[in-house]
Amino acid sequence: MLQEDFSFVSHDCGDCPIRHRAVCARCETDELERLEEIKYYRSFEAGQTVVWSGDRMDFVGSVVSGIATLTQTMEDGRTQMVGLLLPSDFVGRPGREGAAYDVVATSDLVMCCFRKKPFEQMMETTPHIAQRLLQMTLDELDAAREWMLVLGRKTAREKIASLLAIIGRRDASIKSLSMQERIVFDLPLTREAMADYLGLTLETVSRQISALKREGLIELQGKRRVTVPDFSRLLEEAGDDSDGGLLV
Amino acid sequence: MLQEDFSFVSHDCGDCPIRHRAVCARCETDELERLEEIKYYRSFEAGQTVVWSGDRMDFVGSVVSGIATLTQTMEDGRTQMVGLLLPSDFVGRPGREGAAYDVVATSDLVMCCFRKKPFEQMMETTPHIAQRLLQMTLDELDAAREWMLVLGRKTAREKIASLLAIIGRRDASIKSLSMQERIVFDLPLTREAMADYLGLTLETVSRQISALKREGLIELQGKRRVTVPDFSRLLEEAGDDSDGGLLV
DNA sequence: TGGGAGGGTTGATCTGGGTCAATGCGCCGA
DNA sequence: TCGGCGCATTGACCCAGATCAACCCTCCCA
Repeated sequence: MLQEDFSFVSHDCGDCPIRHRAVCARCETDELERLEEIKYYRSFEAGQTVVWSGDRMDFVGSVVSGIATLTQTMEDGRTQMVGLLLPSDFVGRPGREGAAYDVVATSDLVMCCFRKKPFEQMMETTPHIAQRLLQMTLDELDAAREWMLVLGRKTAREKIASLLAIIGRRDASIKSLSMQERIVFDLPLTREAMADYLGLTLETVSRQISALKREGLIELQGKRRVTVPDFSRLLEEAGDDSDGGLLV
Repeated sequence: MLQEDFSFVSHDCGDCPIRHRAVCARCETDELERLEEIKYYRSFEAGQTVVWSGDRMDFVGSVVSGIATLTQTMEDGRTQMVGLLLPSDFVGRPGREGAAYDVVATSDLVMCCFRKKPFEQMMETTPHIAQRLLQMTLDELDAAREWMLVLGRKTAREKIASLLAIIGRRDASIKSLSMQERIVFDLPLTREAMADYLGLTLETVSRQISALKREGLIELQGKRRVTVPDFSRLLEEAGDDSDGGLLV
């Protein structure tokens, strides 16, 4: 039970299938027990807003199940997604008052939260928590900057391929997938959400997905289930030299 | 002397004209002395590369004077700037082996560096350093995400206005400038570098700057010196509701 | 059992910004 | 004093992706 609830805290720093571990608490120590005291769960329905940008946010936590998005909106309604939260991802800004972005549940969502004040106090007394959070934040910064390249310089086709690659990689048991393997996964986002992520319109997203399908780079079962017969070919389309940016 | 060399470490956490302080070492304590032992300076000429992406980077540090840029490059040569380093900004990734981006001196540059290993050791023994770095990294993450909105959703005109606003705000004694004030500053970037930052071509940058000038939103003395007669009007053009994103 | 809402696709047309190319303007070194 | 080089501007043209609009599918509920 502990293990599952604290998926983001309960793993040692070694090799771990869960990408974001907020705190390496060296499982089973009394730190975990202290966390137990200040934790609680929150559930959201698809479409519900977790916090609005600027709102006071008095917790930190992690996604247990479901998907949430971080978005920014201009007053005229243009929106840009700036992050995607998948299970085990951390949310929250220790030391900050308000939320910086709208956090919206894209599917039904369960979060495991910790009250911020006591969590911050724990940070003071347990130095490796701050160090762990620093590592995680550096990961997110890398992902955000990787995304800046996507947004600023890639074509629509490359953007779509990049997004599929990221979701596919992350979904399909991240580690050690051989690049030529056949990969199947579900898109956790509507075409519109994908467009908001990629700085495109939903029509362009739809057209480009159709094009990739027509050319055999991907196959579709229904609207959401995607099969990638040759992952390395997809990476080429993404213009990705690196092994692909992690996405927050 | 200490004060100046350690501009990024030597200020208390209170109100401070220097935006990025890596460490609040509560001036004059022995922590500063320990930093003194592991510090050294490096100078670079305009155009020189500080580190290449992927290279081993065995130091952290801060910019003393001059400007540097963080850029990512695709194999076909397309480049995207992902950060701008101005005096007092921190560079480096404690706990990471390699550099994640190319760091290039845009002007003559002096950096105050600390050897990474001992710096990391200090982090372990001095908890508030990690906490300070976490705050800084959160700032950079905010800036990066703000920039994602600029790259993904703003028009060329808005992008230029956003960049001018950010540089102007930061240059012209950041704090408490009344928004209607007349502001003068120098662009630290060529048109091409601006284009790389904004995800545009240099021709578009040039045209949009000319347009803003034609319409009286800005005045130019030479190519680089910019006068903004009414800052709030510039912010409007930037489509900026917020008080404007900080730029890393 | 039917209609309507939410998501998705596709077509026709328009346009912002990219591309290519010529020209201008200091500044520096011979 | 004259190139020449690096940076910037401007013009002409083009195209990727936005916009506007029609239509499809499927699930749900009256």
